[in-house]
Amino acid sequence: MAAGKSLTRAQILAAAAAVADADGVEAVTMRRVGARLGVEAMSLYHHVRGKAALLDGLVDRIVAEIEAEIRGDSPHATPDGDESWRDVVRGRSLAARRVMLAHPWAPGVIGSRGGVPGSIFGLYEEALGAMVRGGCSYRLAHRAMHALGSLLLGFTQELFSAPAAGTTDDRGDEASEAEFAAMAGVLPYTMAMLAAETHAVDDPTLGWCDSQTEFEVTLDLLLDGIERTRLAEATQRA
Amino acid sequence: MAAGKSLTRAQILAAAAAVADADGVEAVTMRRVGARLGVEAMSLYHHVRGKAALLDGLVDRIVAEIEAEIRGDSPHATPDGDESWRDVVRGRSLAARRVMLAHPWAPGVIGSRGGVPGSIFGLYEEALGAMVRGGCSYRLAHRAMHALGSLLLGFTQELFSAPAAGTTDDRGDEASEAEFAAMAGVLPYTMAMLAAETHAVDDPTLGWCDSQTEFEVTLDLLLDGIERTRLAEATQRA
DNA sequence: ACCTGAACACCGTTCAAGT
DNA sequence: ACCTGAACACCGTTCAAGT
Repeated sequence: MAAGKSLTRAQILAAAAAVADADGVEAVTMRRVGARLGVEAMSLYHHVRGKAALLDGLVDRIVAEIEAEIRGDSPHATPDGDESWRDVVRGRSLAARRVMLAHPWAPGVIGSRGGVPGSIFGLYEEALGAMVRGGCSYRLAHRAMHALGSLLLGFTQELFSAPAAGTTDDRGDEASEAEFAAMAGVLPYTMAMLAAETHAVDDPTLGWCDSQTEFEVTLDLLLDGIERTRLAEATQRA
Repeated sequence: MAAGKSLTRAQILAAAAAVADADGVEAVTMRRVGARLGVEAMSLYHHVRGKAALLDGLVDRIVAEIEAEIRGDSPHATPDGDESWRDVVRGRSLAARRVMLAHPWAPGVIGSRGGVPGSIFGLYEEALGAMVRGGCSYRLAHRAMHALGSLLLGFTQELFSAPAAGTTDDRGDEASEAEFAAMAGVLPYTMAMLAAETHAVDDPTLGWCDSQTEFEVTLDLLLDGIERTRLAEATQRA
């Protein structure tokens, strides 16, 4: 680096993504990312807590890219237009897939972080809103998020398994009321789903997603569809 | 290590799996695996080509464990009994999931290897056989493998994307005829599916799986099921 | 044949030091 | 405040050497 303003967190994440695109995740190294910016590895530590934080940032970048991809699909539309919930959800799933294909390392690093990135709740919120306005119950919408999450990332990705641990562990549980209110403003459907689904479960704090049940529901959804196709093929042959 | 026979590849893989179970994949280190066996890191290289081969071996171990789990489900039964294709496929999917949950690092390392492990074709073969005997077309059975693979591992896992590169790159293409015949003996349904599905596609050698199409088919299978559930809920309310 | 120690080129990260 | 160089404890892997 010679002229130019000083290093930036966004620059660092962009450089890391470029390294991953070019040479794979295993090439994303503090020294290598620094080199790409003409800077010593240690300089990165002034803008990023460490390698783990850098990878978290990479995940957030992917989420942002999916959001941009969605805007690109229908620049002026908001999901509360005349689109069916199905078109909204389908379009978003395909957009997510496009971004993943452009960055084949993305599913791996998303899976490697533990917990859902907090930045992803905006995407859920929009899909959720479209489904609920389209006549789906919160239970069904919830189910759909699990099913689509499994399709994109594999069932390993435990959706909703506590929002990434870090929002609430600063102070005690006192602050969570204010945070809850704040989230309700930004993520109304998500909060409503939480409220609707939580009280039906024994332990409301954690594990309110029974992932075994969700897995079997998705599995049966697929098996139902396959069996239906088989029957259609059979009657068509007859 | 003191008395006892000399080091074994199986022992090394078992130790590596134990390290991963206890401390995560990132702890699977030549030095650490060696230490668990009371042996220097360099000793491992006499039984394993390197770290990459060790991880490949770990994947094969997982596949073997899934097979064992399936045998545990119904010790004496072979899939050509009176079970429906659906029960066979469902049971196998749940068995695979159980093993993955027991080794949370498994999906990550499977995804990190590029290509499907050759050892997995036995599992496909049994599921495929049950489906075809149960009245499914090869196309539908093929589709089902993609859908279930996505559920278990995420769409990233490109099923059937050339059997792991290593079976055929020893010699030229001459040997592949003999190998093909050998595989037809062991994997009749798999080979039949390949034959049935291949000629319908432009490029028969590679990419005969159009993964974009497969993704959309699975996506629509899920969306169909969700919409059907929504309608059922709606009429039930009325 | 199998195992070892020293060595090399890399990691992430700390810390005292520079500007 | 931001960047740096040296240093530390780790990696995977090579190689010459032991038995």
